[in-house]
Amino acid sequence: MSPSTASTPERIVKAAVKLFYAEGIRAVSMDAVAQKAGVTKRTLYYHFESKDDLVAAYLQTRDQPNLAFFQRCFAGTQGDVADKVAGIFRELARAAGRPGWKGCGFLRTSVELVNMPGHPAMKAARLHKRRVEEWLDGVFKAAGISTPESLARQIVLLLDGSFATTLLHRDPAYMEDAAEAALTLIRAARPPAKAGLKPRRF
Amino acid sequence: MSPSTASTPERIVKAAVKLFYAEGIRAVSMDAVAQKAGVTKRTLYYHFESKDDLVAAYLQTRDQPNLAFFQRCFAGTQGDVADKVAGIFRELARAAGRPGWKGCGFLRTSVELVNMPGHPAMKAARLHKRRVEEWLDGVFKAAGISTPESLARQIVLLLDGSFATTLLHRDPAYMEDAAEAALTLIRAARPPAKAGLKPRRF
DNA sequence: TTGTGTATATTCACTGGTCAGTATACATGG
DNA sequence: CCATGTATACTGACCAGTGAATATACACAA
Repeated sequence: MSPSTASTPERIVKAAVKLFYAEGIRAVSMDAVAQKAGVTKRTLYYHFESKDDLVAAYLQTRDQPNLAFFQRCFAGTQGDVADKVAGIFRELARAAGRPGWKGCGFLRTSVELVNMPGHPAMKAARLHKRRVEEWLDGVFKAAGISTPESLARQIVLLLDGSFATTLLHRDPAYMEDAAEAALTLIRAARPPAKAGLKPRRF
Repeated sequence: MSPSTASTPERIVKAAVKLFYAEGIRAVSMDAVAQKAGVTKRTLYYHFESKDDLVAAYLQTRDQPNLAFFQRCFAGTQGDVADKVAGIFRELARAAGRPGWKGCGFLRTSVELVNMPGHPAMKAARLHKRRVEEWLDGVFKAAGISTPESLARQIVLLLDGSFATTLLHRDPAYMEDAAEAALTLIRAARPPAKAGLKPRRF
């Protein structure tokens, strides 16, 4: 775990993750990555075929941790499914207030590579978003909601929208609106439940 | 209106709009803009101080037409406010299916300039989104909805989310989910209306 | 009418810098 | 001696912005 034990490729990817997320793909040169990783550019090119390759590695590295973050927010919030999903947006609002926050790296990368739909990083971005959507779908299915796929897509729209809008205005308040919207949408999608006294807590 | 009568600055901005929207800011060189406008680069720099200047002009040019597009979709759809707003997403879905569609130029530009919050193009992007939000706010106020500002922000989130998600997956189906979500959110925000027989048509 | 000045508009050729990627050589361990 | 890995120094392309000169147009004086 200590930096000295990390292998060279690991250190390179770590440097790439930090720089690409903080400044964007095109804004970061391979020289900059090499320097941040404490390696020569030649060494970098020994371990990664091209910049595109490294960009793909950047997103692939972030896929699991980002999904895990959502899941942690969900699990860590009290209440029913709606509250728990709203909790994701509330945590996102907190994160968006912190200095280094720059929105969603997957979305931002996909914008920079918009004319390269076959780029491995684009595929990684689509895969990540689909994984989030599928996780939400599972959550809603488990909660007995009648239209889980559609609801999952609606929540994904709110997620991506709050990333984009919050990044533009640099105002986490939009995340709170997204939380409210999520609550409304999920409550509206309640199952034709056997009208219990209270919505079941999940 | 014929190309020959357009002034040189007009032709330059038109070329910039096409190229910047189609390929992004950083991907388009000033040489490319000059060539597309049928002008020397030196002429281009005679009329625009810098690339940043031209990028700002690009977004300022698109502000009014884009808003007008939303308003046209709204006005052109039958039904109550909810239906009319949903009509925007339906029209957007049609547009997203067309070949040259590349999402929202304001959002994409703001992503490319994420580390230059004071950039004039960033200001133009924020202004545009705020104008859309304020227009929606007015629409909801006029419809007697009780929480117009909050609802307007929620719809903006769905708009930006559907731009981002549809661009990533290149699948206009997400726009339809956004339309559904908008319907749900607006209907849920109904006024504590004096329970008329039918929701008033606006 | 003609000449001259001045502001606008345009051109060609160039600079200084950046960047992705490479040629070549050197080291080190099995 | 060969595979793996690292370093120095380079190439070729691109790109934002510029220098210097030129063309056009109109104003106004002789």
